This record gives sequence, structure tokens and C-alpha cells, in this order.
Amino acid sequence: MPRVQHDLAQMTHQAIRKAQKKKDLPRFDIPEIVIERPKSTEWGDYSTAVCLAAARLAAMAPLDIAKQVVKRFPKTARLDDLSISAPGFINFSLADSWLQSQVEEILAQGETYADINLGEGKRVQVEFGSANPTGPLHVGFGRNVVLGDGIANVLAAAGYQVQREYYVNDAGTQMDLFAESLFARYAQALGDDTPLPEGGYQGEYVTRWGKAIAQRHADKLLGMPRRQALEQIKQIGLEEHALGSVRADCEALGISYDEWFHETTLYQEGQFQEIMSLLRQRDMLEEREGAVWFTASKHDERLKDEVIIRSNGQPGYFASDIAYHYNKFIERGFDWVIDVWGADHQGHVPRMKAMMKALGLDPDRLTLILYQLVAIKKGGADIRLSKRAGTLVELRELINDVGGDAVRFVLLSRAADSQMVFDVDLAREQSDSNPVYYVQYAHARIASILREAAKREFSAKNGDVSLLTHPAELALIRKMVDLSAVIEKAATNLAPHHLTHYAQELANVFTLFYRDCRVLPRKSGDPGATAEETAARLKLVRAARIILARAIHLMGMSAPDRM
RNA sequence: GCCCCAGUAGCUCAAUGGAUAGAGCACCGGCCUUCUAAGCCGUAGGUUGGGGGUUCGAGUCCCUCCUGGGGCGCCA
Repeated sequence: MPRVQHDLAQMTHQAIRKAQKKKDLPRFDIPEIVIERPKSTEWGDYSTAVCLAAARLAAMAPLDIAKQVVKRFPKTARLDDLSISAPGFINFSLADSWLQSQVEEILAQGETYADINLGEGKRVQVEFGSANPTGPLHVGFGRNVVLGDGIANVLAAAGYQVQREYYVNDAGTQMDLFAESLFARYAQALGDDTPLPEGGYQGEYVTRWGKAIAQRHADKLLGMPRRQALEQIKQIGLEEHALGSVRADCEALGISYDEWFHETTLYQEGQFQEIMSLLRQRDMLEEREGAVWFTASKHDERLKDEVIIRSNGQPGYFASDIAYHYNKFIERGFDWVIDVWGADHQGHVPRMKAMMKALGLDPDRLTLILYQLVAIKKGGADIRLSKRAGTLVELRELINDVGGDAVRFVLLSRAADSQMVFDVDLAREQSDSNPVYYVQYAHARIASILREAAKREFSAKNGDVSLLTHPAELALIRKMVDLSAVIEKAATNLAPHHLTHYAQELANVFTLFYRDCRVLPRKSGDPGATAEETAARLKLVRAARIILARAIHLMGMSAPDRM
């Protein structure tokens, strides 16, 4: 758990304080100390610009402040060089001996080496996916699940206790409409001329599912009263088809949920009534025009009131959301809840925050992650996605063509805020040059070296890590040590896309090491490596495999031994 | 009209307010007798949409304009 930047910031702080005590520096409030990775290696491994920020406060030149800080800097075996560069940066360089020791450390700790304890065991729920279960997932929802699962992975590595949940919207009008559409296709498959309902689901898959149900259940449903038949076909469509395909897609992408939470359960056991009376007590409800409204405008003038129970007596989606979040926080006691939504739900965010206040909960305990919708390009043309109109590009189709890992990598590699254009044809064409293979290939290469070493009976056992002095070896270790910082950055910003960049960099420095440093001796001619080097490098290679596999697993992908 | 998000290399995208803005793809030129060539090396590519401001320092923060995406339902 090497939180190098964190520790350096503390040490810098100590140094400034000490210099102030000794009157080498005047008294001033120490600004936040940010330790960063400089772009060029000539500035060392880490640097800070705190002296520039302090110049005005101290009424001194940044360079002079830096000299005092360096003079008072605590001794540490971790660093072997402290330097100052104009106009007042302090540059830190990690000691080779410390870097080498990390190889042993990684071998001892395994894949949890880079984990940190930011979360201190707090219970966090990440709810993602949660598409209406009225059809197969399309590419846009692929982004949702990949982002959500990536966030969950990163938070788990950062010391949170994470629960992954899919909210199944199995109540409400969309579901009824879906049931009616499905019933029509089912009846049609049996030669009964039932028309699609107005505004019904037109997608080809509804026909397909209708046919399948007709085959499996014959005309059983046609004989029932319509109400009962719709209820039955809703259940069949949901469990056997819609959720079944969601589960299969998630599996193909390497995603598994802890809980599939059904909306309908919110309306059982009187839970919903409880919440309504709670809101009534807090004077957040009002009856108007035959409906029950949530009076968000009482708390914040900028907000609009929202219908909770429609004039037809049916609760709306917001009613479910209130009950659902009451359940998350109060019934199940999560410390923090993260919901992952498409940007088309952005207007909903302020109401959710108002709801938290109305329930007497700190709004900061609920984080809404919004990702920009995926634009699809196919055959050179932009496609407008609509599940009801049946113009979606199925995620399954893409996974079959390109593979789950490649789809996942592409969808993960962009920040949630970026409006990504997914060119389906290009993704297929370039599937061979997808960076995911570069990363996995590096892992397979490592596995290959270790296989060969075992076959030729070379062992890392007595390897002396202090022999790892080649620039390519040290560069590799530096990058491995950096994983903690990447986890921290991804966890604090809820931005797992950093992992994809890190994995590529790590694969790259490994490949350069592979090019420059022979691990196993050649069988003829110049062996390329002494017995001692082989043993030490085998240790390094094993450690590299651990860190690379960790990065790959955090992205939810497989780390193959052969390709 | 109001609100949210974005605009960075030919394309797809990175870059906790820091030093010379980086990758991948595509293009061009080299490299397999060696632990995996799904690889390596090299060349080229930029007024970070325009303008103003804050700051020692701005792709990043603020204002404004332009362009694109999304939202402003008793749908979810």
C-alpha cells in the first residue's frame, strides 16, 4: 500500500513547519500541498509547486522557500534525491533500493499490493444497468454497466465495502405496454390477428420472443381472461427473455450483480404507505387536480413540484424512486449510494436531492453519476436509438462480433462526460488493433516466460532484487508502484477510465523491458543473462504479472496466459 | 426561451490549476536464426471552437459568443 504522494505531501508539510519554527521561513498558512507526476523524467518521479503558491504568503522568492524546505526535509530511505528547479519546483526521485524492495513487497502481498484504505470499510452501493426490462440491452447501456462495474471495482480496491445492484423496473406503464406488445406478437404467432397496441414496442425481438412463447406455452394464454394473460406474459417476458438476455450480456462482459432488486417489492408489505405518511408528516405532499404532488418548490424555488401518485391512482416513477432510496438508506443502511444514469435523466437529479432532504438524509450520501449518451454510427450514418421504434444496436450483436473484453475496454476508456461516438463498423474492422489485446498480450508474454522458465527449471527463489538496476527494469517497477495512485485517482473521481490508460502504459514499459532485458539465457551463443540476473528478473517478471493482472481484473477483463 | 454536458492531431479519445498538451487508430519508412512480430524502432501531424477575464502560472476556473448532445410530461 505505497501511498507515495500522500506521504511526500505530509513530509513537505513537516519540512515547512520546521523551517518556520526555526525562523528560516516566516509564518504563513501552508497551502494545500499537491504532489504530482512531472511530465518529463528530468524532473524526477514526483514534484510539488507548493513553493510557488507560497511565494506571496511568505513574501519570499519561490526558489528561496524551496531551499529552506529541502534543508528541513525529513530523512527517508524512500528518496535518494531532492532537487530544486526554476522557478521553484521541488523534485523528488525514488531511491533504486526502495523500488527494488517493492518487488519483494508485491510478491508477498499479491494482487492486493496496490489496494488502499480510502473507504475505511464504509458500505457503498453502486446501482447500475437498471435498464427497463423491456428488451435486449443496446450499446448505450453497455456503457452504463461497464462504467458502474468499473466504479464498483475501483471502490472495492480503495477499501469500500461494495454492493452491486440492478434495479428491475417491473412495475409501471412501460412494463404494461411491453406486455401488451408481447402478447400481440404471441397471438400473431398463433395465427390470431391481435394488433400491436398504440405506441407499442415495434422491435423485431418482440416478434422473436412472442414466437418463442407461442412454441413453449402453445395457446395456453389465449384462453385466459385478458388481464390474467397479460400478467402471465409479463412475467414470462421479463424472467425468460428480457432479464435473461440482460444476464447473458452481463456475463459476456464479466459483470455480476449481488442483487437484482424488483421495483414491485416496494409496493408489498405496506412499505410505500409508510413513506407516504412520513412525507405527509413533513408536509411535503399536496393534493391537486386529483393527483398527489411532492412539493419540492417549498424547499427550493428553482424546483418544480412532482407528481407522486397520478390521478388514475397509480404511483409514478418518482414514487418508486423515493421508496427505493428510503429502502437503500433506511432499511438497508448503506452509508453511500451511487446511481449510474444516462444523461437523459439529468433533470431528475435536483429532485432526488430534494427527496433526500425530505427524508431527513444528507444529500451528499447520494451520488448520481451521469454519462453522456452513446452516439452510434453504422454504415457511415448516425443512428437514433429507440427501443420502442426498434432501431437499437444490440449489445449482444457487438459482443459476438468483437468480443466482450474488447467492447468493455472501449466503453471503459472514455470519461463519463465525454460524448462518445461508437462507430460499429470501425469497431469491427479495428477489433484486431484494439488496445485491449496489447495489454492482454503483455500478460500472455509474461506467462510464456514463466512457463518456459519452469520447463527449463529456472527459479526465482534466490533472486537478488538489488541486481535490478537496468533503466528498463527500474522504469517497470516505477510504473508498477504507481497503481495505488491510479486506484486513488479513479476512486476519488469515480473515473475508472484512468485504469485503461494505466494498463496500456504498464504493458508498454513491460514490453520495453522485454526488449532490453533478457530474462532466460539463450540456448546458444551469448546467453544474454547471467544466472543471477535470471533469478532476479524472474522475480520482477512475476511481480509484473501480479500488477498487470490486477489492473486487467479491475477493468473486469480476463488476463490470458496464451494468445 | 431556460437548465445540464461537451468542443483538444485526419479519426476515436487522455491530460488532480503547474514545467516542452499526450496515447491509440489511420498514413509513410525500417526490424523476426533470439523468453510470443497481437510486437519493436523511426517520420509526420496542434492558434486545445472564437473573444475577454482571474492567477506567479489556464486545455483545466469565471464571463460571453458559436457549434453539437441531452433535458424542461400525471413516461421512466
